[in-house]
Amino acid sequence: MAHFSHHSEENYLKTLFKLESRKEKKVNNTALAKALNLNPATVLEMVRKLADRKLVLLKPDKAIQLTEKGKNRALLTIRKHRLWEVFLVEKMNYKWNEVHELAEQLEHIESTDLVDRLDNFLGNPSFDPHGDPIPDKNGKITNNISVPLSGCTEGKSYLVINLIDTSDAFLQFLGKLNIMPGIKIKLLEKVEYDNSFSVEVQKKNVQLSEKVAMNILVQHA
Amino acid sequence: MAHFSHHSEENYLKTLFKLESRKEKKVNNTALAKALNLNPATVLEMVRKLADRKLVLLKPDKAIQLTEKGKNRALLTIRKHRLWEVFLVEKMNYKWNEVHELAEQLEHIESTDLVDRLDNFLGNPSFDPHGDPIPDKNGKITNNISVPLSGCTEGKSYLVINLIDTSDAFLQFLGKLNIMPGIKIKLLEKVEYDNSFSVEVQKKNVQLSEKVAMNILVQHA
DNA sequence: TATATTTATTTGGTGTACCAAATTTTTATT
DNA sequence: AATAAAAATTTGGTACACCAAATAAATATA
Repeated sequence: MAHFSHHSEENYLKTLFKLESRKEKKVNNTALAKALNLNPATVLEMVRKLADRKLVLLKPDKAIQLTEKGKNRALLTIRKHRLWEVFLVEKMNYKWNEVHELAEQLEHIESTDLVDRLDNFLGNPSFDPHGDPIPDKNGKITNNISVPLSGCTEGKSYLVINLIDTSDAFLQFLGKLNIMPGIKIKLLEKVEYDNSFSVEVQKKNVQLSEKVAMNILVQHA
Repeated sequence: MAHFSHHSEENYLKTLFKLESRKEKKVNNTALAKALNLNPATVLEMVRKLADRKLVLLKPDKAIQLTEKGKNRALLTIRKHRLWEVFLVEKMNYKWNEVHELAEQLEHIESTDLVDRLDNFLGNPSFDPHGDPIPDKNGKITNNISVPLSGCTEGKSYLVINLIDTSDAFLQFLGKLNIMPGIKIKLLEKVEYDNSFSVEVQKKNVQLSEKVAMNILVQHA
């Protein structure tokens, strides 16, 4: 009856897009397999199918590269995922850390029209509850707008852009931790029970309260 | 990675429930296969798996019967389907006749919690946009509340309960067609281009305008 | 009852997406 | 260059959900 080929296809493309975005180095079969938590043999087989469908290119140096078509598909999936996350948090009253699994399911609903309506219904948000940017219907990502560190994603690195609270007390406090615009911060963990933030600044781990994190504006680095 | 077994399982159970509700006669393999538009061999194989999982019983006379467990699962799926339909119509501004395909996808999202929140968000509706009742979280269906014939389902039979417009002209008009409380009506077709309704009343086919259909209150028969 | 028809069941196959284990190829290191 | 390590690839499987066609069993009809 129904075919779910698009389901796993979307997962591959989405993951590939994310790996390519980090562009630390070329994405090879091993990296993709590890990111998808699948056997390399499986991934190789699927990647070849994706190549047949003109969604990826298999470079001579074994790099796996999204084509334009593949990138668009990936962006659509990411758009769906992030919009559903906004829906779950804003309308269904879930907390930001509870929505990933559900969004993982909802992102595979097939209908660009529905996503566009959802986008509208939610007031065309630019960021999801984790602070990640939501591609618009053309796949364009509003990037580099600074957001509070408190809304950011665990495990990602950010560049401090600005501080909301500019009181002397606050600036001195941050100064002691070496946090200031231009400095790179990695968000290690959002601690549940006291809403505090574990971050890494210049090789050192420090703990920031929610109030502090809300006053630090950062960009994706 | 993900397993979609629940997907087809839910389709079988849902269809089985609907066939059993019509209880014209026992549901056999052929009937189920025809309803699902699948090969009888496929259906037999799957029904046996469902029996292993204690979701259906295979009676000695070859009848396929839902167990309590199976019925609950079917009702949950129907609940999900109908609530998503309400969502699509009320919040996403789709028309009632555009939502079936999408709801067919959304009904397979796995999370009873999400459905319950959705139910709440939508104001705990008792009927979907087609006029079909929505099971509550315990699987209970609010039945026998009369609804306008205009919101009913093609192919189903209804009992006329009441008339909204009680003007003489309307009653006389209906009288000529033998439509009155207590009479049984089968909704044959909702005609798209003029929003009229093809119905069968006492073996005769008649055409009702939308205005007329909106003024006839019926119950599921 | 014998025959025809319908329904159930079996058999052998398909495509998708996955895996483990063995092998080959590539890359790095000594 | 020789060897060790890592990555790519091949091979032979699995489970799920489907199908067409053949056969068996049950039911209906002449």
